[in-house]
Amino acid sequence: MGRTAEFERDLVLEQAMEVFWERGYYGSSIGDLKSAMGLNPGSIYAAFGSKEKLLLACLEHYSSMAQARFRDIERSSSSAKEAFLKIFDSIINQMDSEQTCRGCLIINTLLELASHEGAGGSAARQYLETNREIFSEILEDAKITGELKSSRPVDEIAAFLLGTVFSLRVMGKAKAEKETLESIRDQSLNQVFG
Amino acid sequence: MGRTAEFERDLVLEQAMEVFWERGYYGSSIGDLKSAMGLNPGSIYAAFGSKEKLLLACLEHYSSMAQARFRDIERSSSSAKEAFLKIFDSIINQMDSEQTCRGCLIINTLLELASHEGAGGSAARQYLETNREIFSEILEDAKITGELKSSRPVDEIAAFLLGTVFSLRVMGKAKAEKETLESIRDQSLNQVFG
DNA sequence: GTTTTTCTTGAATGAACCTTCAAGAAAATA
DNA sequence: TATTTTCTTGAAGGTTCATTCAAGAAAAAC
Repeated sequence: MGRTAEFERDLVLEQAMEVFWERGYYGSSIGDLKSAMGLNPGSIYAAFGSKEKLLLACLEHYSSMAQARFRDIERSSSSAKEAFLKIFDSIINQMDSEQTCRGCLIINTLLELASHEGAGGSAARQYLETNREIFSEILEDAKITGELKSSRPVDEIAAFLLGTVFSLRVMGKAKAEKETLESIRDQSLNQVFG
Repeated sequence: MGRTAEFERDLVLEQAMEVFWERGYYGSSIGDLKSAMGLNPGSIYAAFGSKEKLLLACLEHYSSMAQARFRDIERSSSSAKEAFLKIFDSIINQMDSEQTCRGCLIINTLLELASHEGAGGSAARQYLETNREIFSEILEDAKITGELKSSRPVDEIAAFLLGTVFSLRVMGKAKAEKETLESIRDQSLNQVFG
C-alpha cells in the first residue's frame, strides 16, 4: 500500500482556508499556502490538484462548518427571534474581535470571483441558497407559533434576514462600530418580529 | 511647452474603471487596462504613476459620480421615502440589467483589498462614510416633516439603509431574482417609514 | 526652420506566479 | 530483508505580471 501521508487532510485544509479567508484568492500565493499548510508545492498539488480546486475544498469545508453552526443554534433556541439574535450576534462578535476583519469567506469569494464565472463563484452562490433555506425552515416554525409580526411569505423574510447578514458582514469589513452593527441587527429583527 | 497628450484623462479613467469594476483589482492586468484604455504601458505610468494609484483615481471618479447621483435624487424627490425608493430601484435595475453583475466598485474593492490595508481599502471605507452622511441628511429633513415611523437616531437609520444597499449589492452578485431584491427593498422601507 | 520640450511606443527587465517532476525517503508488503 | 508502492522534497520550467526606459514622433517655442 506504500507510504502513508504525513499530514491530516482536514488539518491542512483548515490552514489553507485561513489563508484564503484573510487574503482572498488572488492575494494568496502558493508560497503563502505552502507556509501555512507546512506542505511543499508537490504535496499540495498531489493532494488537491490545483489552486482553484483547493479553494473549492476550502469553501466546502467552510460551508459545512457554518451550516452546522446554524443548525446548532436552531436546535438550542426556543424561538425564531432568539435564533436569529444568536446568529447575528455571533457575526457581530466575530467582526468586532478580529483586528483583521476577514468577514465571511463565501461572500468575499463571491464578490472577488463571481464575474470570472469560475467554479468559485457558483459554489458561493450555492452556499447562499442553502443558507436561505435554513432561514426559511426556522421561520416556518415561527409562523405556526404566531411569532412573526410580518405577514409576508416566509422565503421573502428569509431573504431579508440573509440580507442583514450581508449588511453586517460588509459593514464589519468597513470597520463599523459595534454599536452600529447592533443597531442594524435590532432594526431588522424589529421589522420581522416586532 | 512640448507635445500635448493625445488622450483625455477623464475618458481613459472611465475605461480603466470599467475594467476594475468588472474584473477586480488583481484580476485586471496592465495588459487588460492597456487594451481598454488604448494606451501603452508607458503612457499609463506617465499619467497615473502605478496600478494602485490608477485604482485610487478610478475609485475617486466613481465616488464623485455616484454621490452626485444621490444628491440629484435627493433634490428631485418630494419625500425621503421617495428618495430611498429611487436609490434602491436604481441599484435593483442595474443589477437586473447587467448580465455580468458588476455590483458596486467600492464594495467590491473593499472586500477584495480591506485586509491588505493598502490605500484601496481605506479609500473605500471613506466613501461609505460619506454615503452614510448623505443618507443622514435626507433623513434629517424627514424627521422634521414627521415622515419617519422609526424613532431611532437618524444616523442609526442611515446605517440600516446603507446596509440595505449592501444587501441588494451582494444579493445581486449572487444572481438573486428581481422580485427578491424588491421584497428586501420594501421590507427595509417599511421598517423606517411604515 | 531650428530647438526644445513633452508625449508615445513597445521591447526589455526582473520579479512573482502556478505547476511539474525527477530524485530521495519512508511505509507497507512479500 | 528485499521489493514495491506511495509520499516528500525543492529546484526548475514556463508563463504572466508590473514597471522601466531608450528611441522616435509630435507639438510648442524661439
